[in-house]
Amino acid sequence: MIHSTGEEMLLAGEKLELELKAKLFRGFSDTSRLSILEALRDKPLNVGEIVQATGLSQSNISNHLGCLRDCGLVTSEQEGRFTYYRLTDDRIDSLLRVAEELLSDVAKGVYLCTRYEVAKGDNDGE
Amino acid sequence: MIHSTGEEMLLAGEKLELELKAKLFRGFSDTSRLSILEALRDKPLNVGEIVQATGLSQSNISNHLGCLRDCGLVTSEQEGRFTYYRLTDDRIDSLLRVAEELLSDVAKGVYLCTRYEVAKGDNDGE
DNA sequence: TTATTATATCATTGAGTGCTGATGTAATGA
DNA sequence: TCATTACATCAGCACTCAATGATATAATAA
Repeated sequence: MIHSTGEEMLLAGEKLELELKAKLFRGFSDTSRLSILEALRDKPLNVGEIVQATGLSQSNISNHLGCLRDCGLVTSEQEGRFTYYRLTDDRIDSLLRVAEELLSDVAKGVYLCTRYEVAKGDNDGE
Repeated sequence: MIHSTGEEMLLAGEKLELELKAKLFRGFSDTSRLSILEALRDKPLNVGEIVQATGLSQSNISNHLGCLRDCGLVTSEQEGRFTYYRLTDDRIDSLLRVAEELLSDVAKGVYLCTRYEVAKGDNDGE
């Protein structure tokens, strides 16, 4: 069987959507980006405030913010010499909420998963 | 200001939850794993059927399935010499659905985001 | 038993990517 | 003007991790 029905092969559009979806999730799959998004759930913040909230370095945050902005997850707005960032869409909050619900049940499995270690962040050291 | 109020520092539990959440999203952030999860949305499949559905190699799929199982996103069940995999929770489907909705609006941004290229999968070649 | 099918595991390799430190730039204040 | 603040950008390093190919295991068939 070399080609069979073709039913199971992905169409070009489906493949593209798959890649977009993976890229979207990748925005949430890093502790630094995730902590930025979490910080912005409450209210818009400027970069300095995000530094305060996360404990990450300024350049690191700027890099991640650039990615999150490119990916359409956050938008920026100049105010004097401050740049305020906010989540672009309420469904980002929804996504995080569903993830939290899911996590509350499969947390044990995720906790035990050692195949892909999460990068050890410096989020509580100073 | 060296320590300030402490209000903005993450508690240990919050940090752990952050890492778990990032790890959860990481399960969805790879095109191979995502296509496996997508294939399982309809119905349980054995490994051979997943190979058919995704076009990925057997060892690659087995590796990803091991990760997804460890992370609690899929469960396996032996039937003779076949191993059937299924999604563990309906909220995985919900998460994918919310992501699709979100994507339909921010797709342009995600598409243009070139900071983190998604791994080019061999999903339509043979 | 031996052969075959179905799946899992492992080492290796190569590409991706997060973090830092330095520098650039733009806005405000003195 | 010069200094300072707020943020962005970039190069380089170190680490992670996805994919492959080979091998191992387990179940069935002959």
